[in-house]
Amino acid sequence: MTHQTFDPVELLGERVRAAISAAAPDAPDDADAMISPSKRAELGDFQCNAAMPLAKRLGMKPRDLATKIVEHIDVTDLCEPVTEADIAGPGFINFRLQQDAIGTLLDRLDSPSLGLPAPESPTTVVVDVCGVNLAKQMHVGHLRSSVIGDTLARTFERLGETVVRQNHVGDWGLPIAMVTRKLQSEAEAGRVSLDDLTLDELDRLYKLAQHECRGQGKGLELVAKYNLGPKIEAELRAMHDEAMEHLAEAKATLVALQAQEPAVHAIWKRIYAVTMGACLKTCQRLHTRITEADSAGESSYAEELTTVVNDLVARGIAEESSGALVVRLDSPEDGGIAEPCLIRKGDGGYLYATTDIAAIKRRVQTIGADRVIYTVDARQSLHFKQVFAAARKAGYATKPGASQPSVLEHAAFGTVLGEDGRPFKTRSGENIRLSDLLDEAIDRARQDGGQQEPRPARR
RNA sequence: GUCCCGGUAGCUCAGUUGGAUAGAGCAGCCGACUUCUAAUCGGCAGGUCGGAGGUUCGAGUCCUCCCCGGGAUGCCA
Repeated sequence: MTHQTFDPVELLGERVRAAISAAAPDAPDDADAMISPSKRAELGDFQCNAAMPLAKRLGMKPRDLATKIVEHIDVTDLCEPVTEADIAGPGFINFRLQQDAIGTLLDRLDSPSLGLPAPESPTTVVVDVCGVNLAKQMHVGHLRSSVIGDTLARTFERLGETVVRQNHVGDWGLPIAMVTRKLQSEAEAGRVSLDDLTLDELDRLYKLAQHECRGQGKGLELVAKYNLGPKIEAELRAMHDEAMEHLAEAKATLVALQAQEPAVHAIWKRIYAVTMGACLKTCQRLHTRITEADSAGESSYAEELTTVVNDLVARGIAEESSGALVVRLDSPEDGGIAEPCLIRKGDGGYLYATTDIAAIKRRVQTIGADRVIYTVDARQSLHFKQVFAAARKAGYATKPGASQPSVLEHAAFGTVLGEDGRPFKTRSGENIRLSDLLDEAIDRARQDGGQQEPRPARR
């Protein structure tokens, strides 16, 4: 016995495996004992289903094998004596525990670890949780990512593994540059105070910036197609030109941000602080163990992207396709995924797949993850399939010196729907703020609880 | 078009690597209890496991095809 177990399934399994190798020397050493709680309580406490599949493999009659197993089994310290009468049907073997055996097993449970043995060598598990975006309120999607992810993390912690939470904060790229630019101009105009900036204010500026940079290309196409006249065209053209100006400014801001230009970078840092302050507070309200130490934003990978992409190109893993750079994954050994993974746009910009590949590299090769789990909405499952396959193809998913890649998995959860069966939003189509949702939940619970008088004590 | 995830009792869902009679909660019905507006306690009833083939001693579980619902699908994240 490798450790003191309290689990009758495990104990009986050991005995049955011993009996199997004595009864049938041809049987594989790793034969599954197939012990489970009895389906029919009147026949016993536990049952063994191993005789049937094993007999098939060995070319024996299942009942004969069951008889031989029973002849060789030794469970005198655990169970009532097992005889041929305990073989039922095609070859089920029934066990009934002794009364005092149960007491002994329960005593073993009464330890600080509650019966869970610590792993001989703990593995490192990275759990991707939360995933907030700068300048945006958290919404119901973050609820699941945070709560489910943190629960997975706690489970592995309880099992004795080394757990590293990673909050992949969306803090980089053109959308963030747009708000940064917007906030900068609003602050310079004295319309917004950087000192008492709130997330609500940021959320508003984010949407405004998005709106300002949205071009009218589609509208102009329609004008041309349906010949709507020069007046409308001129109006749209003016709007479009203005949007393109805003977009150009945002792109310039992105460049400034990447160059860590002090003025712009200070604005960005302010956005970061305000958003993460609110986010971590919400994580705390949810009783998760997600902290600032777990934040590993997209910005932290910015420097590594070019290195990664160059490496992929140099080793022929990435190739050019219609001006963009892709990793092909359609061959069976790469995963047989028809859609190639896009890692660089035609304009030279990187995509979220690029960042995610760099993140896998860091998580596996620097943090030392044996397993990386992504708690993210199910709609992104193709994205993760691609990114995992690309990282494996590049060797980024393998720890230095390891022969096998680490386990990469997407713990997908579904979209939160409202009563109408559509994604949970307000009537006007806005996301519901997670902090409001929590306020209301607490409020309602308080009301329901407060209205009722305490029940008479029963326990 | 292709791919992914679902389809199990009226509703919401469990169902171990294929194993004995497919389960639970709620709703329903019968009864008990009785100050407390979903969630007191018994009991009963409730099923072509989406459909059709196939593999197997044995299929809700594995394979093939089809139907229905949702999602994704090269330059957003």
